[in-house]
Amino acid sequence: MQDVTKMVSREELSSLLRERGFRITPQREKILDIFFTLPEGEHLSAENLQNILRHESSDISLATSYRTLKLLASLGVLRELDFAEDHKHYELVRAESGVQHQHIICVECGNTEEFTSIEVFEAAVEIAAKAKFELIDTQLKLFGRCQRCQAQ
Amino acid sequence: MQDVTKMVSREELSSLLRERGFRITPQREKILDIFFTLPEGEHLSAENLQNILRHESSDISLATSYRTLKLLASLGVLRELDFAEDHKHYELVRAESGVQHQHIICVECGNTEEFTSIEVFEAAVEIAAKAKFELIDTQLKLFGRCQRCQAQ
DNA sequence: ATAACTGCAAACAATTTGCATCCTT
DNA sequence: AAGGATGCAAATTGTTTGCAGTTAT
Repeated sequence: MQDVTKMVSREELSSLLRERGFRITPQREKILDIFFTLPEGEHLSAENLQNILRHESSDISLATSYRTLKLLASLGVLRELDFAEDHKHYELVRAESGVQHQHIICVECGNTEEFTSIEVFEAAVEIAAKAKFELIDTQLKLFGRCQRCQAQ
Repeated sequence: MQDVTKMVSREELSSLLRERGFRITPQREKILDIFFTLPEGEHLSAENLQNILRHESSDISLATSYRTLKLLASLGVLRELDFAEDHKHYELVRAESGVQHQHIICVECGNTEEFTSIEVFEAAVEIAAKAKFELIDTQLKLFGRCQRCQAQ
């Protein structure tokens, strides 16, 4: 099951890359693999990714990680997220549909939870149409204080 | 009209600061003033702010600008926004209500437009309640390609 | 063979911080 | 007077880039 997912995506990746004259390298495959074996909803920063790679003794340079993350994001394979922090996070784009999950973030402890909302997505589609934008991604962030932090 | 708004906010600022043991300094007042005289919906980065200050020959150091922006944001006076860029933007929080305006951003030319959506805000309130979060701010970003960029 | 890709280290840009001095309270 | 605030410059952090050597096509 997981393997099937991976294979499909591997193929997709290959064609996506080839189409635009990019090459398929072990580094790029490895990094994609990591995102595929990640629990749904998890997102990684460049540094998170480096740590995982280090653990698996896959030595990919930080520069290549950054370049690959940017490349995969530009291909629409990864979604680039930024929370209130100082660095970006990336996660796999799973749905074709466009109904991506969104994040609710505790400003105090920094924890995030995910949710999806069809209403928000529908509102987004309508707003984009009105503004004559071709919608690519919808990112909703709710900032607040989680239950634990409210209780101090 | 504009003056009234300013006076109220000045007072609010004073009490907000005093309440928490912060001091009222000319720099802080000046920076708040700039945000008040900004057209609604405009947002400034630290560098934007520096440029405006320089124009008015108010010499406030960059460090103080950063410190003030962070402080005012933590007090809920400013809203901290981050687009896909590498630096943060700040804008005045005008409504008490919580129905803040949102942004639609062109990934190609970087231009942003604003909109408000009650549906999105209502969805946010509901989701936060379900997650038992105390909602502080709702930020929706729509990424897409604007009409001009679609036409190349 | 020929680009594209990688790794390294140096370069950058945005933001933060230590410290001496200054100014609200 | 006392402690927070400022300005300056140095330090950090996250990310990008130039370049020489490597590798996919």
